[in-house]
Amino acid sequence: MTIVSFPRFMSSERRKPYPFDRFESKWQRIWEERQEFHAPNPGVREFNSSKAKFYVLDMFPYPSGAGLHVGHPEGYTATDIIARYKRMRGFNVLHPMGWDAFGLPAEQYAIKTGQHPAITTRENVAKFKSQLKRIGFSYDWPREINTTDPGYYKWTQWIFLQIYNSWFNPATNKAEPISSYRGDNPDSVRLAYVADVPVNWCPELGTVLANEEVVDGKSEVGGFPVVRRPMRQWMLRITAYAERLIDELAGLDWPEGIKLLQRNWIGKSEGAEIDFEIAEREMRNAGSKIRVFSTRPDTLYGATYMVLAPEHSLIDLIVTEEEWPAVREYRERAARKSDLERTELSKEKTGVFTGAFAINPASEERIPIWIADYVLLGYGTGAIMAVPAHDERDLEFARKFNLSVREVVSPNAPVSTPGRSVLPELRAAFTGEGVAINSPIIDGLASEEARKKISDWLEKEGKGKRAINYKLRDWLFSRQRYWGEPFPILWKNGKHHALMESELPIVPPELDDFKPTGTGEPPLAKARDWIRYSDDATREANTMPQWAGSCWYYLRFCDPDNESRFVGMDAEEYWMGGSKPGGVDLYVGGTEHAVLHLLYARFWHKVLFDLGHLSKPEPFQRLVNQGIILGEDGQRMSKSRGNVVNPDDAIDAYGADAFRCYEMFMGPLEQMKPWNMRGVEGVSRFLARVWRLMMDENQAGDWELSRRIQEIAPDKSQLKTIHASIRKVTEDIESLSFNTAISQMMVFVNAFTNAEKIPVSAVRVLLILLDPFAPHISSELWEKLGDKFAIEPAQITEQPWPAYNERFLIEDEVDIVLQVNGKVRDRIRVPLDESDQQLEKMALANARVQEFVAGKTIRKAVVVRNKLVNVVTN
RNA sequence: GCCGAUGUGGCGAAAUGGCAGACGCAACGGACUUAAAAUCCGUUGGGCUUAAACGGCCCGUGCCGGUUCGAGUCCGGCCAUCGGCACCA
Repeated sequence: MTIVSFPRFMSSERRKPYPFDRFESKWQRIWEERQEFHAPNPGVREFNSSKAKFYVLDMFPYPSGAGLHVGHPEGYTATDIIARYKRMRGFNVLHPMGWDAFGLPAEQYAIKTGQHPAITTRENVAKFKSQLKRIGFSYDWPREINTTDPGYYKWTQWIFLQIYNSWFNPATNKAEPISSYRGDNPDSVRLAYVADVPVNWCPELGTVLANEEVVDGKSEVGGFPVVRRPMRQWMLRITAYAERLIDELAGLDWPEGIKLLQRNWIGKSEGAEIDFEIAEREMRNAGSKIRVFSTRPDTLYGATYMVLAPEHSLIDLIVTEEEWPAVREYRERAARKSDLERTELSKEKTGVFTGAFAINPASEERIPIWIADYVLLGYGTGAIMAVPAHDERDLEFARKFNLSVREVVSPNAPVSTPGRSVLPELRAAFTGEGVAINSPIIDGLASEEARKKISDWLEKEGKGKRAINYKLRDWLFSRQRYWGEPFPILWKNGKHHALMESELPIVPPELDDFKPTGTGEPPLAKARDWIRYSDDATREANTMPQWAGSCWYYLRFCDPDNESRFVGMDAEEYWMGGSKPGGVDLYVGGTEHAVLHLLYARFWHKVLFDLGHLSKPEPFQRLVNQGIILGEDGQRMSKSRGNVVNPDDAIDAYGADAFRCYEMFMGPLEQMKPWNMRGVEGVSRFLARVWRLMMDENQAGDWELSRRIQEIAPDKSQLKTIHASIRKVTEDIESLSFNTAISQMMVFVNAFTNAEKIPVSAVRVLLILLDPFAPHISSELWEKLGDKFAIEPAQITEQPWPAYNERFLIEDEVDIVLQVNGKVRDRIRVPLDESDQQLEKMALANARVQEFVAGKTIRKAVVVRNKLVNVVTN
């Protein structure tokens, strides 16, 4: 038996559904050469001041070595559609891109390979940029910025100096130059200050981290353990803005979920600060009091013991002789615990008695003072009044250590037997609102009233005052790393001083060994010549965190080459202007930055606004979070799962336009959704149908404009398709419902696919509608169309967006649904705007309706004009 | 535990309180082709009825209940999945 083998004609080389490979890079080149998408600034000759501005921004990427993944272009495609659409609608559109290139991953990689992070960064940026260009995004590339560029970070350092040289004036509720501060120690109020604080120290990364960078006791980057350790660090006084950061969310068009996330992160609580005297006479004479914060001052009578955080400074003063050994041991154990251990062990309450007592200012009872790590030094005053009857944690602790429990809030209405105790039956703490009991001053009052009255009483007696507390901590702003912006700060005789603006940028020294020292000393300290500034001054060796550069990049995009100012005033006023509180009109990015970048950037923006450098109090007016794209297996993409989709593969096989359209066609932008390569193919088939609608392949295998395209008027049903599509696509783009916009264009194409003659006006509309989504094929077909049917202007990008006419959407006849008791029984076709009476009559006369109402009494008929008639029987 | 989002065919999804499943994927059938690919046309939620076709009936948007002439959509209660926060006094 002979096996004959034939040459395999259809090899693995897939036939392209349409020749996108012949024109996609061509158009990308044309756009680049023409600087098609460069928006001139006010003051430049080409600037058209008659147009309104639209600033549409992506969260600029961190250029990692892995290159672009399919999640990046999801948001980028959405903003690109908006940018192209807005240009066609006559806006001056600012649509920039840049690189957030300082940060830990590049440095970790550099340490591993020995390659300088600057080189890695340059390579990664080049790769990202070429990948983005392949997708045909209409970025204003002349405005490209890179946070590691000295021309950029010069101004990051300058902004730090503005923050350093200001203080927050509570009287005006805004930042002011430090020179306006009348106190004798300006360093105590600066918005940037140095403090010895317990910080999140990550031994593996050799640096401290912000609270926001620590997830479940581990570093967000790398997942290494983080421990608490007191260190001297630069802090930014973001807490001064806590109130405004909450309040001013109100005017922003952000998803409510993200606003809530920020509000919860800032964590505002209203209550009172209450002072408890220490019971021992000698301590009282020393004037020692324990101050606590409580959101429930109405439960003051129920405070049967107190708890201090293990690190609380008063502990040394109050612990009795016999309790010292136990206290010391407990404190040491607590200090050794990492944050991770502290949360993991949180199930079981622990603590020790100090031997000391305090006086409850309301009941004047002697109550014991304990130490426990369920009280945190970092929140409130680091001490609490424990009300076990009305706080679950306190109750758990009281039960474990057999401390007394007194009920002071009754969930029920006021009872006629005051002072009654239901202690024996108390199972769980009642934490809700109720009525005060066992509390002489406030008995019988509803909790809210009780809070008011007891607060008044405390203030009158000088035993406390109303207070507001925030979970938000000041922002730990220094890092012991090499790859970040150096601080523009000098140290002289143990004091910090700002460098002159004229000395900026402060460029980090060239270092061969940029590894973390592991001791907490920054790597820059190894550059002895650089550190030494003069005989009596040294440079600050810490660097800024990754977030610094991204806190203001959206401002630099307005005026990226300005050498005399961080952003020119005219440029800022124009691009960040408008009638809303926020400057950027649309900001699209992932939800992972909800409490990091988006909070930090708002903070910096407000400082710069207060100091008169900016025209708006908020940076981002409208925020949209794109959903995560999952792997084909429905799981999160990760290297270890091996389900990572590389955009290059999809673009190679189906082209950039299909890739863009698929990213948008998958589902709603904000939704999490799985990738499916078959879906890309489907969208690619749609684009091929568009292609073949207008192009025929001749004998020689070349594509030429189809003879079906003719200068004729569309018929009535075609007009309806055209205008319905204009309306739907327009509305859907405005509401970012790109998936349904594409569906409508598919409907459009399906409707024309088999037409013998196709009006040229119809395909013109289609191409314009399609252009924001699939700009390459639209440009190519528009050009081909222009060869035969010339139109001015010749560029599709210069075409105005089409308008729809309601008139073409109205039909002479409509289908009316006939229901009996809500169930569809028939449909009839009637003239438009038939009267209710007539519709009812026709419904009742209908055979199908009669069949179902036979033998029943007709109660009524609900008529919805041009829609339906529902006949109701009993 | 608390807060938030989401639950609709085999899959991605669509639906101002008014014909559930547009559009696409997959599958199946047909046309074209020597054949295949590509393309074009058609069928495709489940069940019942019918010799078959046409037709018809019933059920169906996580579960239970409510409002309404009418509920995927509004209200109340549950369940599940995902995300965030988590001893925050």
